[in-house]
Amino acid sequence: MNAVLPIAREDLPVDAVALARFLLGKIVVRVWDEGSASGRIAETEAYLTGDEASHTFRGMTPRNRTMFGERGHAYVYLAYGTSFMLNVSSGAEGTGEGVLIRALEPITGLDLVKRNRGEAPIRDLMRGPGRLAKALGIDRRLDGVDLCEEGPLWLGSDGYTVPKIGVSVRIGISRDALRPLRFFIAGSRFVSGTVALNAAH
DNA sequence: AGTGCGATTGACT
DNA sequence: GTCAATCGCACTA
Repeated sequence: MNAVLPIAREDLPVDAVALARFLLGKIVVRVWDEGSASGRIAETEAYLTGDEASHTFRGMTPRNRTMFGERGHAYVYLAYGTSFMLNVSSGAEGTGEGVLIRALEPITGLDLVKRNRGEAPIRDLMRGPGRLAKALGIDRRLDGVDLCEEGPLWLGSDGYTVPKIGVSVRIGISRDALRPLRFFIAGSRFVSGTVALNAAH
């Protein structure tokens, strides 16, 4: 496997849709004292300004403030009182855009991942936003972390490029539910939900 | 201060 | 396929 190198902030697309596509195939790295774990991003969703489904629709609040900050930072929140969600902030500073990471293909550190997730098929360890956060031990303490620095949580690339990107509507939202803002590695077994919708490039 | 509701998951019929 | 768990947050008053 090629070396995994951090991604410079200047290389991150500013636009949330462009970033959602760019992040497919990139790698999320989690670092603890005991070791590290990583996974390749298989599925993302874009949340935009003027988007009723976005937490930022009604403006900046204590919870969503990192979405309004500099791009490339982690926005982590608790959904349904049970599952943490990992997002990458995007957009120019002052705009509340971001990309939800919905699924990863496990790559390294599976022993540490299984400690967090318990026994589960490899395919299911990080398939779903709540599952991947649990697998990597991501909670609100990581909200605001700079993903462009090699800290406890960062984004890397090993040069892999996604051959074909699939597109569909977003999962689990009720408002602004029709726009094609979900992106995934076409054909990947590590994508959540129904995979076959709207294959496109 | 009270209320309603999720960017989900896992267990169960 | 259905459904409860669970709690922080945003909204109303």
